Amino acid sequence: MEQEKNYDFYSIEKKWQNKWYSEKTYSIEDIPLNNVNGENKQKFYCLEMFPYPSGRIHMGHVRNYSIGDAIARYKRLRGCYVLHPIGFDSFGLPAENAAIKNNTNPKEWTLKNIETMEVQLKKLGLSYDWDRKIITSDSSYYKWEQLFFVQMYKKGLAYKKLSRVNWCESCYTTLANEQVENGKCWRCGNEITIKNMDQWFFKITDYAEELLSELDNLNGWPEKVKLMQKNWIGKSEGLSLFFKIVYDSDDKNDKAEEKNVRTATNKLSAKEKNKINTENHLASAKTLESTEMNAETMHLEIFTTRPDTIFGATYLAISPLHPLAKNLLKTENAKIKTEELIRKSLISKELSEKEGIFTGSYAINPFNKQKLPIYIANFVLMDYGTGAIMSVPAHDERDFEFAKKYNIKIVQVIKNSNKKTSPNFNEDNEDNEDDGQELANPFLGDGLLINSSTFTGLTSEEAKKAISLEAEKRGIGKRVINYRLKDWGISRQRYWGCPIPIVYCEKCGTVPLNEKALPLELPENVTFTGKGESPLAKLESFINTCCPICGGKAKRETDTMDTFVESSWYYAKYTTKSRSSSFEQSPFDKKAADYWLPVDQYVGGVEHAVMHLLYARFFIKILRDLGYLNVNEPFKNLLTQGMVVKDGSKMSKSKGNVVDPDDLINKYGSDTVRLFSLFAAPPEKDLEWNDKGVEGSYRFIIKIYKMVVLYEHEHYLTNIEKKEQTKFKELKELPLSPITDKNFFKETNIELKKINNELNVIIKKSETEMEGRFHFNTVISSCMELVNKIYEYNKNKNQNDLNKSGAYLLKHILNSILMILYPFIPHICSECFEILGGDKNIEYAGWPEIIETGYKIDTCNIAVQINGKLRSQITANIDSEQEDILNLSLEDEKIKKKISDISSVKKSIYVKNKLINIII
RNA sequence: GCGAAAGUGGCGGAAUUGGUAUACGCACUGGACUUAGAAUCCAGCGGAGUAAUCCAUGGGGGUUCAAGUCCCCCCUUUCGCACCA
Repeated sequence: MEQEKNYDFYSIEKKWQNKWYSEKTYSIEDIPLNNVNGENKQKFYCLEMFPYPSGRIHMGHVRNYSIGDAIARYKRLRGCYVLHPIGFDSFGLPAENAAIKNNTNPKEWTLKNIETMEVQLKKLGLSYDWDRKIITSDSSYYKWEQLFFVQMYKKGLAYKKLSRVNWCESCYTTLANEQVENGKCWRCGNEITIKNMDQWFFKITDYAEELLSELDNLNGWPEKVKLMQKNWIGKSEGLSLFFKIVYDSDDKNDKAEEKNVRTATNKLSAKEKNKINTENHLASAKTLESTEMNAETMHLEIFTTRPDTIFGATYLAISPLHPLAKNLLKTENAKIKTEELIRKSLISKELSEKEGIFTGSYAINPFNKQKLPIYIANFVLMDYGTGAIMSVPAHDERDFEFAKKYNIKIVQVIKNSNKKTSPNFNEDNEDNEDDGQELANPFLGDGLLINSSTFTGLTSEEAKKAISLEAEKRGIGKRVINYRLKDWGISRQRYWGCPIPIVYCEKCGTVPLNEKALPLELPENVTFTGKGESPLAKLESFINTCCPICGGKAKRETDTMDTFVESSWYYAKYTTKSRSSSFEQSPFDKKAADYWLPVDQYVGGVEHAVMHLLYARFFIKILRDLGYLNVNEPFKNLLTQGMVVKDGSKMSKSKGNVVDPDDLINKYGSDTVRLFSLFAAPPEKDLEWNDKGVEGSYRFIIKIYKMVVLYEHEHYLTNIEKKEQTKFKELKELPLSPITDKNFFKETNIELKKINNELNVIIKKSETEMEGRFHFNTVISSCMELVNKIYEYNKNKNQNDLNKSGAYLLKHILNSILMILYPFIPHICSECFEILGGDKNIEYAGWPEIIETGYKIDTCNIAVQINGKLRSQITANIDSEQEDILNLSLEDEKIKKKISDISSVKKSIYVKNKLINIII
């Protein structure tokens, strides 16, 4: 008998999975028919980051999807209408690399992997609506992406430009800035080099301000991720300022010059100028040829966030790639050195030491008319601000370091207004304010202006404003906002990605495909060499085409899109069932998208904190502005889970510490694997994998199963009298809804009532955990405690405890534990729920309700401290007054030893029902 | 260098609001069952001490009747950014 009742996870899990998938338990309609059935369910969109189909699922997936599934299942128990979809992010390099290595077809390789992983995911028993599956490499998906591209192109949100881009020599493709980590490729770790290439960009910078300011509204996001995005966007406010360049024998009238600048600034916005600068240098940087002299070349535009330090500027520094570099260089020697700096900065962005060259030219500080030397300096970035800076060594670390190295004057113009609050303040400087003696360290903080003409005496803050206004008034500067964020470079010189729907016509130039002509299918008859350019670039049948406008000869764009584009909008696609896609005019039903979005809970790894999560936020704004939906942010709440590690480091083949989920599922069943991955650590922390720990989770599941079977065994299978059997049959038919009649529990065993009281605490605690803190490990451990107590009870109980109300209460407790644990271990809980006579699937049973049995604990344990140290514990009536507790404490043996005389008690502090601290 | 988070038994971790630190699990030790092992069950398990007690939440100060929790300084680790003017 006992043998037959062993926990057969294989059959149990198979049974329930078959039921779920054949009955489509988790498939839902796009928009619920609210109120039709008298229901008015709240919607809940639960989403985990979809996987790249690399071949097999790994522990990271198991953890990610166990977390998401726990939330989705919990929300269903609470009566929500839950959208919980899954798909595959199936464009990407591994497919292509596999093609090169094993001579396979990327599409076949990918589809085979998807098939395998789908089986694996189903084996985990995840509650997905598989009817909504997305495969991004399918043209039914990417055709919409091409449509977005065309529409973005028409609005100027997608554009092509020649630019310095990050190139990975191992992946043979370019990378976006976000995809470069410490100068290395985010995928393969190869050193990045810089190339000049024609590239497609998405104008994410147009949305910089919105992307930044909306972060404040994302209350459900971890602060850490918001901060990372904020830093990445890198907003800074400052002044762009023109310095007149003094070429040979240059002595023009200043007033006339300012007029000249004013016309120049009016003609071009700072942004446009920026663009010109960037493009110019690319065309000419290598040759160092001078450009023609005009208002543009007569002035140097710099950007500073510290206009208040203008009087302390002692030199200007420009990037080696600055378009004016060649105009400014006076000697052959300087030109040669500059060529060297250019060469270096084109190879890598890494910088070992600050290097610079004096150009031989000077510029005039518009505020004090001082002649400042212009340097070419390798630490000045061409692609930030204007590529030129005013250097104030007294108040900037980098300028200071450079000035020291090249013996340039250092002039202090800010002094500390409050010595104590600024740690940077250098005592020695105080007396030397006026004699220009050099500082030992730059003073970086805000303070009071000195040596600054009419601005002397102002605070930094006042001076920033006053000096900026003055510059604007004189037409020599403009207050500007700069962002660190660059436009998103989406061109990839690879095959396995979404083709960019653009052709280049000899007559009409760059032309987007007609929207009706989409999709532009990725050709399949390609050969992979793994060398040089993309296979598409060599495929004549693909390249040669006709112009959509004039019908003449044209060539196709051969770059494909960054695969982060697909993952930027998939969550929106899920909102509409794919069955309607055959006749759809739009990627998704606007009503459905507006109903479901934003995603209520998004779960995924922190590694996507800037890349994917920023792109997705950008893209939903694009979709909004293209009229596809009416939502501002894609993800309302975000949970970033930690990595799964083993022996202290990330699982990897090279370290040989990989654990295959399949092996574990075969050995213990998926409930065990899921339980351990939720129990071993709170979700946001790294999870240390421990094979022995898994066995502990397995034991716990067996314990639950046995407990339920034992209950059944006692009530139906033992040789109790027939009369008794009928009695318990009645019991089986008792409603699940709680019995409110407290008289019913009059005869109930007190231990059971105690357990019920504890259950009630756990129900409440679980609710708060499941609603946002997500520390599943504590919910599970509470249940373990309760299960242990039930075992304890079972061990000690006697025959009389098996009365009707006791049996009912025990059943209620068991059912409640099953419901609380169901989101984590759905198979075994479904099975046990059925064994206990649940007439519906547990997913429709709702959340456990609290039963008051009329039993209230009337005593409590009070900790007794003397001078803050725990000395004893006493049992007292609940809600006792301080005086009673004090007296009771003084009667305690241990306390008596310490306090013989009540008069020595100075005072006592009492925390009701918890603790008393006696001060002597 | 800048920014952020974290540091609790042999290990993963609990203590959500300042109120009995070490819940729960793993490992370990002893015992029962067994020819033996596995499994299971029972008992123990922060350190020192026979005990009374004392010491323990990275280290040092502080606030408080009371600090893992709050404040200041320092150390270590992890993550992010790295010349962004």
